[in-house]
Amino acid sequence: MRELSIGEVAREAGLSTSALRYYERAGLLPAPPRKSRQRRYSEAILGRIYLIRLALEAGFTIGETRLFLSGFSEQTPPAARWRALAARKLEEVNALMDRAQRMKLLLETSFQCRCPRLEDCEQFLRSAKRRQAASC
Amino acid sequence: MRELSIGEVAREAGLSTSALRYYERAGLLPAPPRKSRQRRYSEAILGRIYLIRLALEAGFTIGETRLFLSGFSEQTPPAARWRALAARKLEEVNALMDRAQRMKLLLETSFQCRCPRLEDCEQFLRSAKRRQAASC
DNA sequence: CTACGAGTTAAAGTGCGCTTTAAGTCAAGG
DNA sequence: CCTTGACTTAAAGCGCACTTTAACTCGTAG
Repeated sequence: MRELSIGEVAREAGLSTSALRYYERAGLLPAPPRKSRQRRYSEAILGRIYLIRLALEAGFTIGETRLFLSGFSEQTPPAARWRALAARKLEEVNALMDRAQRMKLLLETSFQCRCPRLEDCEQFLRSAKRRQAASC
Repeated sequence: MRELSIGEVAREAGLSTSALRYYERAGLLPAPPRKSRQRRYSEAILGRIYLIRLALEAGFTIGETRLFLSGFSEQTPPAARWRALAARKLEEVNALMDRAQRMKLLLETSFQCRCPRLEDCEQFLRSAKRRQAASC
């Protein structure tokens, strides 16, 4: 397997080198072996980075992503913690989708509004409140 | 109409007084008249605050929310800018929903995975990639 | 030998949406 | 008169996910 420098990994993964070092410090990436102080990665690291980006872009924090990864690289106790996190996070993601939905509605309804001040637009406030009630 | 102190407004709106002052500095709230240096709001401010929270909770930044509000309290030029913002923001919100969807899938698929390392789970990576392709 | 480019570190900086702090102002009540 | 409590300000602090900076260590090419 080809050995990659941090710059090569960064290029392939579409990240900056500083982000990779940051992930390492944060415990998301293993500290790879060095050749005269410089990190040498195996190509396998790209899979892990892909997973990290997937989690981060999906809205996980660094700490949650660490747990997410550890939930699968260790055996029993992390898996349980991971399940707890996943369940909690699933609720969060539902809230996020509600929010996005509300925002969409906000945008679309306001597009139709011709009132001088939106806060006086009955139609708008009605639909905003309807949505909010549904999500609370 | 009843006059409200900043503390009363905060209580009614469910915000902190510091947040209200912050909104004022940020141009989201008008600077209200003072009675011996202290802000006196009319109840009408609550409608505006409701609108601000709606926008912020929906994911608008402070600057976007300012534009959102000004798009309706002024006449012609802000409305046009607001429409541009709204269109752009609608794309963002679609991306957000995709992200939330991916995250949901991430959580649900990983629940089923029994692999020691998730990054080696073919099934997981396949479904993650399928989703990603759909959104990119 | 020198210069270059890529890598290294610890520490400080960034932007956002607030919060906290420190030091002061003011009206009402005892 | 003095205290209490709600308000005022400017400025600093916070958490997150990084980025930037400054000073350095290498291996390689000319």
